Amino acid sequence: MTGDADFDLTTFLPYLLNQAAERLSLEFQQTYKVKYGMLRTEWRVLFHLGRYGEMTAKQICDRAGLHKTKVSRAVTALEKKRFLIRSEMAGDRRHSALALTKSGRAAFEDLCRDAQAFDAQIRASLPDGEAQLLERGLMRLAGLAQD
Amino acid sequence: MTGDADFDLTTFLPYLLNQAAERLSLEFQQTYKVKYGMLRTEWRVLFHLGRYGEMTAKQICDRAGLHKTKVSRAVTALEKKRFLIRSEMAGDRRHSALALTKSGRAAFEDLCRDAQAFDAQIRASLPDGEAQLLERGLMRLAGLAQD
DNA sequence: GCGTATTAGTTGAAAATGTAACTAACAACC
DNA sequence: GGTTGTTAGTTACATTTTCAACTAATACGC
Repeated sequence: MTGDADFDLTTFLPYLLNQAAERLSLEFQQTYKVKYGMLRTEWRVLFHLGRYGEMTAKQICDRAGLHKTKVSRAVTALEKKRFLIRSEMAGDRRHSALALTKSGRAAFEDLCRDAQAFDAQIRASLPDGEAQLLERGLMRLAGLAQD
Repeated sequence: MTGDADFDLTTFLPYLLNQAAERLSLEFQQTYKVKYGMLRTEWRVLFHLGRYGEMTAKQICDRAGLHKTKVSRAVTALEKKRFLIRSEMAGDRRHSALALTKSGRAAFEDLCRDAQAFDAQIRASLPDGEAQLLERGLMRLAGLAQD
C-alpha cells in the first residue's frame, strides 16, 4: 500500500536520538532550573567556563556549537545572576574574557556533582558495557570523534 | 582546583545525546523544510499518519510523545497545506479522525525515501555493527524498549 | 592614512514553544 | 435529568529561539 510499511520511526536514528535526548535533558533540566533558575544555554555556558576556564564568547560558541546570539543572551543572564564577570582584553577590545565569580564557581561545582550523579545513574541503568559503546557511537555521530 | 577536572562534557550522556541529535536533526530538517516548508512537529505528525494510518490527535500525542498543543498546531498547519483532512467521528464529536490526502500521502512517501536514504547513510558511516548497538541503547534510553 | 572587509558581540522583530486557562462533548452518579 | 467530573482539542499569553540588521573594533590593501 504505502511501500514504506517496513520503515519504522523507531529505527530512524535522528528520531530515536531526539527522543532519548529530550527525555534525559528534560529530566536533568529540572536540577539547574529549580536550583538556579537557569536555562539550558546558561548551564552550558557555565559549564564551559567552569570546566575549561576563562574564555571569550566566541570560543564558547565554537566549542559548544552554539549560536552567538544564544551565548550573548546567556552571558547577560549569568552576569545578572552574578555568576560571571567580563573583563576587557587589552589589545583587542572587541571581545572580552569571561570568568566565573566565586558564586558562579560554587554553582558550577554543585551542578557538576548533580550531573555526575545523574550520568552515573543512567549508566547504571544500562547493561554492562553498553554505556561505553553508546558513548563511542554518539561521539562519532556528534562529530566529536577523533576520526 | 575545581575537583571536577575529570568530568568532561563529552562523556556526559545528556550532552552527547543532544549534540548528536541536534546535528542529525538539523541536517535532515533541511529536507522537509526546503521541499515542503514543514516544521519538525509537522513532519512527525505526517509521518505518524502515513506510517500508521488514520488516527486522532490524541493518539498521535501518545504515540509520538508530543504535547497536545504542538499536535493541534501541526494539524492545523498540515490542513492548511491540504496534506490532511479531519472527519468527525460519529458517536463522539469531541475528537476527529485525521487522514492524509492524496498530496499528503505523496509528500509522506517522498520524505520517507529521503529519510531512509539519510538513515542508511548515517549507518554506513559507522563501523560494522555499531548502528545496531546504538539503536538498542537509544531505545532503552528513550524509554521505547520492551523492558 | 583611507576605504573596504572581517570579526565579536548586541539588539529588535518574527517565529516557535510552553503553560495555563478555556470550550465543547461525553460519562457517571444520584 | 441535572450536577459533577473527565476527556479532546483550541486559544491566549509569556517565554525562548531564530534571523537579520546593526555597532564597534580590528585587519588588510594600496
